[in-house]
Amino acid sequence: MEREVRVRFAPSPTGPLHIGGVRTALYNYLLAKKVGGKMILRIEDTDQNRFVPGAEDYILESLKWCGIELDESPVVGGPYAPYRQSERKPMYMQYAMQLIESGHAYYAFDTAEELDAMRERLKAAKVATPQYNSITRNTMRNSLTLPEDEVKQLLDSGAPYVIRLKVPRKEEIRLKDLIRGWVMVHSSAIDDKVLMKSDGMPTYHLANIVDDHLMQITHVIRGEEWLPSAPLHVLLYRYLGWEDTMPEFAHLPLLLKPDGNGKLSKRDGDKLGFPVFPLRWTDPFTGEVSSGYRESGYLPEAFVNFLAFLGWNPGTQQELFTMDELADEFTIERIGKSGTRFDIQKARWFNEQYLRAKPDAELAKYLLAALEEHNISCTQEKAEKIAGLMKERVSFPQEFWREASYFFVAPTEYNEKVATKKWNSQAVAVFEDFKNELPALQNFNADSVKELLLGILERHNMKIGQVMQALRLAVTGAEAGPDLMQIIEVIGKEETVSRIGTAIEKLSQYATA
RNA sequence: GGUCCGUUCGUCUAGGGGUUAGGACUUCAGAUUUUCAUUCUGGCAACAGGGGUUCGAUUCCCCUACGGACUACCA
Repeated sequence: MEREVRVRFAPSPTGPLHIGGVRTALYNYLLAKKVGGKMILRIEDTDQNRFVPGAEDYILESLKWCGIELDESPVVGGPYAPYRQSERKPMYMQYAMQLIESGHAYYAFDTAEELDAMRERLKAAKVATPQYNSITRNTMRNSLTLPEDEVKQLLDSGAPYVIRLKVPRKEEIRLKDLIRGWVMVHSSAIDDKVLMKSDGMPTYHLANIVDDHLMQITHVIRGEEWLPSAPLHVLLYRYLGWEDTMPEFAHLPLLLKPDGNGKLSKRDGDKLGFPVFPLRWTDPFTGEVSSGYRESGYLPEAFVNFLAFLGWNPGTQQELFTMDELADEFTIERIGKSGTRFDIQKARWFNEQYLRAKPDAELAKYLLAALEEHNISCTQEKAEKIAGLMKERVSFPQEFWREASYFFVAPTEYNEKVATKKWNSQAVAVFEDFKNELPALQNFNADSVKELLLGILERHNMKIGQVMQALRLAVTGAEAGPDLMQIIEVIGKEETVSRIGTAIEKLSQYATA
C-alpha cells in the first residue's frame, strides 16, 4: 500500500532563512502539492545556544510570502504536534535508551578537554581522520571501557554524559538517493556521533530520525551538505528497527556564489550585491540590517519561479510558471546534480516578465502607494494610465515613482546633454507657437496634440524628429521615457503650457544656435 | 589530509552512442520608434583533459585535473 506523501521543511531558527533554504522548502512543497501530500514545518531548535529571537516568525513569514502553504506547523498544529523539537524534548531519551539496550549506543563521560587531547594526540600520530570511533572509543571514558559499577555510579551522581552511537568498525552502508543514485560509504568513515547532548537535548542526527519516523515522513528533501551524514541516518533507522519505513532521500545541489567560489551562505548578506534573504532582516543582537527580495521589489511569483529553476527544469522550453504549474510539472528526477551559481540578472528578468504581465490596475497600486508617501493625490484612472505607459521600462515596482515622477512634478533640472544638442532657436520658435495654440485645442488628447504640433511644424518647415527630443526635455527634463504625446495627455494642457514656458526661460542660454 | 558529491556556451540548462549539440539570461549587431525601453531578426559562445569499450563517443567505464560539501555535545 502506498503511503500518503508527507514532506517536511526543518530549519533551525538561528537567523533569517536564506535563499537556499527557501528553495529547499519550495521543492518539498512542490512535491507535496503535486501528489496531494502534506507539507510540514518542523522547527529544529535543539541547540539552545544558537537561538535567535524572531527567527521562527521570520521563517513563517518568508514561506507565506512565497506562497508555500503549510499543512502542519508549530502555529497551525497537526496530528503529530508539537512541531518544535524543544517541545518534543521528553520524547527522545527513550529512543536513545533503546539503542543503549540493544548495544548500538553507549554513555560517554569525556570532557571537552579530553576530547581535544584525543584529537591532538591522533593528529600528532598523523592519523588521517582524528575521530571518536571504533578504535579510539577504547581509550576514552565511556560505558564500554569503564567497569559497570563505575558507570552506574557516575550516572547516579549526576555526572555529565552524552550518548554516542556505536558505529560498526567494518561495514558498507548503502544509501539510495533520488537524485544521485546509490551512494556507498564505509562505516569507518563515520565517527561515533553524539546522539544525546549533556544538556539532555538530542542532536540533529537523533532528533531528525525520531521525528521523521514519528511524523510519518516519506521523503526527506534537504541540502547536499547532509549527504555525508546520510549513511549515519540509515544506520539509526536500522538500529531503531524502522528501516522498512525509512523515508526516501533527495539531496539537493548547493547554491553557489556567483563566482562559483563556495556555497552561498547567510554570512554573505549583501556583500555580493544582491540579497541572500527573502525578507529584510534586522539582526536582534547587532542591529545590522540585511536586505530582502520582498523589499527590493521582487514579486513573490517571480522569486519563486526563479528559485524553482535554480537546479530544476521541466525539460521543455517553457520558462514562466505559476506555482500550480510548477507543482504539476515538478519531479525530483529532473533536479540537477551539480551546484548552481547564483545569477541575479536572471532573477531580474523574471521580475520584469511578471511585472509586465500584471494588469495596469494592479500596478497602479504601487504607484499610488509611493504617491501617498509624497503627499501627491492622483486618481486611480491616472495611475493606471501611467503604470501602463511605464511597465515595459521598469524592473521593479518602486521605479514607477522613481522613473516617472515628472508625471506629477515639473522638472527642476534638465538633462544637459540633450539641452546642448537639441535645444535651439528654431525649436523654441515652434514651442512658442505650440504653447500659445495649445490652450485653445479642442478634444485634448495624445492624438490631437500631435496633430497640432505637426501643423505648427509644417508652417516652420520642420520635421517632428527635429524637435521631439527638445520638447521631451521641456516637459520632463529627461532624455528618455514613454511616448511624449501620452505624457502630455496625462499631465494636461495647462501644466504642459506652463512647463514649456519655464523651459524656454531656463534654457535660453542653449538657444543661441 | 580523509570521505562523499559533482563537471555541456560567461551563467542557468536541454540532449544523449551517429545531432548543423537546442533553449533562456547576459552580450553584440540590425530592424522598428519622437527618445529610451519594449518587440522582432541575426551573431559570438560549450561537451575539463587522458585512456579505454565501440564501426562510431559529448553520451558508457576508468584515471587525472578542477570545483564543492562534510569532517562539533551546530544544524
